[in-house]
Amino acid sequence: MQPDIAIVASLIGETTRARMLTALMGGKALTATELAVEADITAQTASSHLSKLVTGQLLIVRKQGRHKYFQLKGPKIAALLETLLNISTDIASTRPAVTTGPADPRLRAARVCYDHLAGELSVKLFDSLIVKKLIIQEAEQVQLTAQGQDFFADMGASIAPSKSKRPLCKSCLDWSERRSHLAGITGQWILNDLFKQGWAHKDLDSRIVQFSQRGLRLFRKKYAIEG
Amino acid sequence: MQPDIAIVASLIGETTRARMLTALMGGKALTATELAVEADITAQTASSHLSKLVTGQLLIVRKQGRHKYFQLKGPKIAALLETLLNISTDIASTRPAVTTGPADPRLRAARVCYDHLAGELSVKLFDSLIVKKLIIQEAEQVQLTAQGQDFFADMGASIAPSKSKRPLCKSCLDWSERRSHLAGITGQWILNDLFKQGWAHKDLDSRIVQFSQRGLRLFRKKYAIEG
DNA sequence: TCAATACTTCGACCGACAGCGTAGTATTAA
DNA sequence: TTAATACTACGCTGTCGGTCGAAGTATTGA
Repeated sequence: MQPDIAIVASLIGETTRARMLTALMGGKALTATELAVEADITAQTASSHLSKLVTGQLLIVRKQGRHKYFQLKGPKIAALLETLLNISTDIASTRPAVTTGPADPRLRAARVCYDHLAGELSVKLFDSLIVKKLIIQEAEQVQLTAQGQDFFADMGASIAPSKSKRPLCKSCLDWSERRSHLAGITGQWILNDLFKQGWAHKDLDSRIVQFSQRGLRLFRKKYAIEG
Repeated sequence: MQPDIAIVASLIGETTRARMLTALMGGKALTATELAVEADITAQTASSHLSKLVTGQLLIVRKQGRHKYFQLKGPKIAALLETLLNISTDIASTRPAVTTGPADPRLRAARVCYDHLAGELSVKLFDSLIVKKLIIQEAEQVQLTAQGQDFFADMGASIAPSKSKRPLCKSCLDWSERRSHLAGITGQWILNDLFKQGWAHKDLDSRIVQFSQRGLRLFRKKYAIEG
C-alpha cells in the first residue's frame, strides 16, 4: 500500500555503498573499478553492490567497451543524498565531538557538490551575489533577479527556465561552512564555466576543486568576491 | 572527514524502523506501545529500535508518567522522509508492477503528510489556489502572492515569514496522486484550521483525514474547489 | 590467436543484528 | 501494599548480507 522507504534507505545505509554514492556526487560517471578503489573493496564486491544500486534505481549505467560507467540516476537522487549529508552533519556536530578533526583544507576551500561548487569560496560567492542583487533569498527559496538574468545572459550562459522541472536557483546548505551556497541550474553553469575557462580543475580522486592563481583572481573579479 | 550518510540511512533502512517513522509522519507523538503495534513487533524489540532512533537523533522523546512519547525530531527529518517517500514511489511505479493494489480509498482521498494535507483533495486545493492566484508556482518553488497573503490574513492566519527558516509555501509531491500539493507553514495552517473548524478529524490509527459532509462542503466553498 | 583487462557468477565464510523470552525497574491505580 | 501497566536490560538464536577467492565471460589490443 505504501511505497517502501526502507528499500531505498537500506541501499544507502551501508557504509561501502554510501561511499560509492558519495563519490558519485561529484557528478562524473565512474567505472566499477574506480568505485571499488574508492570504497576500498575488491572488484567482485563492488560489482555486487553496483548491481544492487542499479536495480534499486539509484544509479544508471552506461556500457562503453569493456568499461561500465556508473552515475547517479538523476537530480532527485542527488538531492536526497545532499539532504542526508546535511542532516548527518547536523547530527555529527551535536554529538560528543569525537572526530571533528580538521578536514582537508583544500576540500574546505572549494569542492564539487554533485554538479555545483561548494566550500568556503562558494559561500563567499553566494554572499556576493546577494549583495550585488543578482539573486534574492527568501526563507529557503532563492531566485534570480532581472539583473541577475542579464548578468548571466551577458556571459553567454544559457540558463533557460522551464526547460526542466529543475529550479534555476536553489540554496544548498554547505556541510563544512554550515551556510548556504548556490545550487540549481545556475550553480551548475558557474561550475562548468569555471572548468571551461581553465580557472580550475577537478582532482581526479576527490571532490576538490583546485584553482590556479590566475583562475582564482579572475573568478574573484568576475563575481566581485572580496579577497 | 566526511559525515557518515550511512548511519542515518541505515537507521531508516530497516523495515520495522521505517514503519515506525512513517507512522510518526502524521506529526503526532506516539507512545512506544502504539509504535510497537503499528510495526507489529513486541514491546522489547520496539524499545530497542526506538532507543536507536533517539540516539541517532531522528526522534525526540518526551516522558510523561509511565509513557514515553516519541516524535520526529524536526521538519528536516520529516522533509527527508518525504523525499524518500517520493523517490520510493517513483521507483515502485517504474518497476514491474507487482503490487500496485488499490490503496484504501479514504487514504487516497485525504490524509496527513507530516503536518499538512495530502491526497486527492489536497491536489485539488493546490490547483484552486493557483487558479485564484493566491500562490504562484515556478519550477519547484511556490510562493504566496500579495492576494494570497491577504486571503489568509483575513481568515486570521498568523503565518508570518522569517520567523523560522521554514518556507511559507513549499510544494510537496503527492505519492498517491503524483501531483503537487501544498506544504510549508501555510500548508500546516490549513490543516490545523480544518481540525479547529471541526470540518474533519484525524483517524487515530492511521493518517486518514475524515471529513464530515458539512465540513467537506464548507472546505470546498472556502477554497473554491469544484465539487 | 594469445594475452591482458574489465567485469560477473558462484560458493563459502562470518560478523552483525533483528527478534523474542525472561526478568527486571518505574509509575499508576485500587 | 498489591496489582497492573509501560518500558528496559540481558542473553540467546536464527537469519540476512557483506566479503572475498576462484573460476568464468566479454572486450580490447598486439
